[in-house]
Formats: sequence, C-alpha cells, structure tokens
Amino acid sequence: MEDDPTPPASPPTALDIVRTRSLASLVSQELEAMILSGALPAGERLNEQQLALRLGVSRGPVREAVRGLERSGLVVSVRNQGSYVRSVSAAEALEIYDLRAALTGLACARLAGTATPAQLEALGALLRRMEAAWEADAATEYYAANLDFHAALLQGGGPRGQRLYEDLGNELHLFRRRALVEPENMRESNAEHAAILAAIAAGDALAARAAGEAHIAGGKRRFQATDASQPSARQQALPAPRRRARRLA
Amino acid sequence: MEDDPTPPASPPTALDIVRTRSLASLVSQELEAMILSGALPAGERLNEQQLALRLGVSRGPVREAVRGLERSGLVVSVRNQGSYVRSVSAAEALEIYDLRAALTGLACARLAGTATPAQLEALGALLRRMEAAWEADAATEYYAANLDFHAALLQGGGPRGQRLYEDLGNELHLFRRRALVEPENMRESNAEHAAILAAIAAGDALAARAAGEAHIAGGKRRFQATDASQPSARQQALPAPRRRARRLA
DNA sequence: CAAGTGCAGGCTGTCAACAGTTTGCCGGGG
DNA sequence: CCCCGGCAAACTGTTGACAGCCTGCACTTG
Repeated sequence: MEDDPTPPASPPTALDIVRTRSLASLVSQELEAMILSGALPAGERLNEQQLALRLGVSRGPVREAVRGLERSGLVVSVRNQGSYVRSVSAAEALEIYDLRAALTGLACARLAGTATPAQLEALGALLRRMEAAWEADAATEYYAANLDFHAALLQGGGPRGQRLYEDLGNELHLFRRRALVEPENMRESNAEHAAILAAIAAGDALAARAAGEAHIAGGKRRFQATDASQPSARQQALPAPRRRARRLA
Repeated sequence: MEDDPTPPASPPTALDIVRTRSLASLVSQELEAMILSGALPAGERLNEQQLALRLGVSRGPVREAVRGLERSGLVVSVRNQGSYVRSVSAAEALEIYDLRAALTGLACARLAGTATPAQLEALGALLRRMEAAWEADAATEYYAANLDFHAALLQGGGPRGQRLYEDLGNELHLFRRRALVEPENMRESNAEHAAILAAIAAGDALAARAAGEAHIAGGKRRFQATDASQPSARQQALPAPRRRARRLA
C-alpha cells in the first residue's frame, strides 16, 4: 500500500513519532523486539536501571513498558525481585499451537464467505512467492512470505483475532530458539497453504476451516518432530535466580 | 510457611498481600473491577490524578496499571490526551463471540479426552445448580453458576486458553451494559450445557467441540436478539472528548 | 569444618516535582 | 454575528530522589 485516500502514506515522520507515541510505548516496542530477536533470551532478568540507561530514558517509562509486556505474556514479575523474560514450557507451547489452530480455522472459515477477488489474488501472490522461495532455497524469504500469508489470513478473520494470533505467535518464540522451517518442510507447508486458499476460493467455509486447522496442526507436528521437546520434566518458574553484577575488586 | 509444605489454603493474609502484590497490581485489579462493574462506563475518561487520590496512591502505580489494562484491551490511550475505557462496537462484540466459541470448542474437545470422574462430577453439580436456579427463578444465582461452569470447561482446556477466554469475556462487558440472561433463555442455555457435558462424558471429542461452539453461538444469537445492536453506524473511537472539571466561580 | 549471623550493596517500589501540551474561555476584529 | 488569536488552567509525560527489601559475602561460633 503505497499511497491512499488517507494522507499520502508518508513514512512516519520523526516529528510524528514524537508527537503521537509516548516513550513508554516506544520502550515497549523496543523491548518486545529485543525479546523476540533473542537479544533478551527467555529467563533473562530485566534490570530497570540498566535498560533505562541503555535506552536513554528514565525508569518510569521502562516500568510502564514492562507492565504492558507482563499483561501480554512476554514477561513475568515478582515483587521486590524483578522482572524476567517468560520461559514457555513445552506443554504451553503445544497449547499455543492448538489455540492458533482454532484461531486460524475461524479466520479461514469467515474468509471463505467474505473474501474479495483482491484478497484472493493477494493470497495467491504470496503463495507463488513462497513457491519461488522454496525453489530458490531461500529460507528467510520463505519465512517472511509465510508470515505475510498468515497475517493476511487472520486479517480477513477480524481485528481482534488477528492481534490474539500475533500475541500467541510471539509467545511461541519464547520456547527456546524455535526451529525455522526446514527445507523439506517448506513444500509440505506450502501444499497446505494451497489447500487453504483453494477452499476459501471455493467458498467452502467448513473445508477452509478444516484446512486452516490442519495447517497449524501440521506446524505443531513438525515442531514436535524437530524439537525433541522433552528437555526436563518441567521448566523452572524463575529461571535466572538473579545474576548479580560481580564486584570488580 | 506456618506449618506445611502447602499452607492449609489459608485466606490470603493481609501480610501476604503486602508482601507479594505491588500497588500497581492492586490498582490494576481495582480498576478492572470498576470497569467491569460499570462504575467506570465505556468511553469514560480516566483521570490519573483523580484516581490516584481516590485510591490513596501516587500517580506512578496508576499509570502502570493503566498500561496493563491497555494491553489487555480494556483501555485505550492517546498521548497528551488521556486514557479512556474502551468502547466495543457491535461488530467487535460479534467477533468476540466467535473467538469465544472457538476457544470453548477447543476446551471441550480436549476435555472429552482427559476429563476425570471428579471433573465430570463437578460439571454435573454445576449443571444441577443452574437447573435449581432456573426453577427458583434466581437469575443472579444462575448467572454465577453459569460463569463457574464455563470456567470449569475452559480450565480443562488449558491455562492459556482460559486466560484468553476470560479476557474476551471482560471485553464483552464493554459493549454497553450487556443484557443478562433472560428467564426463558435459561432453559435453552442449560440444555446446551447438558449437551456439552454429555458429549464430554461420552468421550466424543468432535461432538463435545460442536456442542461447545453451538452453545456460544447460541449466546451470540440471544445477544443479537435482545440487544438490537444497531445503535449507530459505528461507534466513535474516542467517545468522551475530555469532559473538563467545571470551574466553580 | 559446618552452620548461623551481621553487614554492605544493589535494585525495586513509590513518591513528589518539573516541563510540555492540550483544552476551554475571553476579548478583539472583520 | 461569527471568527480568530491570546491566555490561563488542568492534565499528562517524564524525571530524579528516597525508603525498604532482598541478595550475597564475610565473619563468628559451635
């Protein structure tokens, strides 16, 4: 979407950012990115002072940001002890897959009844993009297109479900470094994508729902296969017992 | 830890509360209750100073609490302008029903495979409680038992889904004052409850899922019927344009 | 040598104050 | 009569500072 009836879709001016976003929201965004990128691994302790210093702000906005992240499930806090990047257990990861499957199925079903030709064409384009990426063996490109495909799917389902799906996907990143889509899986995964699109295009809500659910279930299966996912009986609730900065002398 | 590995389910001591909960979390809890009870209606502006004064704390904890509520969808904030209790449009309310249906179906399906006799008995007891409430024409009692029944259902599904369901239920309260369950609806609703329990007891995951979804879909239908739900084309994004405290003189 | 105790340091929880922005009101001009 | 610029109040955004708690080390004691 280059330009629109709304203001000329300008790349958000620096001035606009300052005028519309508070420091707390920016810090929240930054922390979320750091967590999802792995710069702050699961179990890591969040030192407010350190983060504030590093981001060049006061502790207030940092605390507000952490509260938000706590609500969204990326962080857990203990009074007088600190906040930690949440670690997701294997059981929780599997449940999250189930939830995403239900959400995806719902979105696909609705999309089967409401999809416009433009939407169908956009989905088809993403499908071809993934196919091309698979043939070129470009894993990261496939990964990006895959993300876009799912986003487009969920967007057709409704705004609330979309946000839920994104949040759950973020949480999934907290189960260790997730295994990226393996090459041999790309083909299987994309075949499922095609099935989803076909059902939507046919206007068959039930089939679309089943295909959407089956796709995420397949992802869950592939996830279980690659990641042995029986590390220890249960992951500890508070992984990093507060690593203290070592005194110099 | 007075005398046991797991202290005898003591009602949380005042000291424990002080020791484990921060002011921010308590304020968050309080604000949430005020919003859900209708004391702070949808669209209402949240004045930080006023709330802080009223709750006897500083603005810091209030701000942190509001950030959490913002993430959970109960509040929307605009920089330099304030925070408002979110108003949910009719379209959003309907989507939320769909999401809850999917979540409930998922939980029922899983429960059909894992339910213990104790869980089945507990669900049965709640069912009878609702029936008794219906015969006694005790709407509030029915309402409470209904809440418990659904909570028990979702509890069997998994902790993450349960929290999601609760959050969505809370959001639903923001669509005006929701109409309580009408007397004639109680019987229909409870029949659906019985169908759910029967399917779970039979261990039929597919039927349980369908029954769970159908029940929420029924709720959606009843919701649409009672609440005309076409108030105006779309609800304004920022309902209360900042009512300013009137000067005295 | 093991266990218990006291102390220092760091960090969180909370508060009060300052700066910037928005809002509503009032008066002057077209 | 309507519109517009200036003004003052209120409120939010942010910061810095203080108090209390927890942690870990060192020392003492049996």
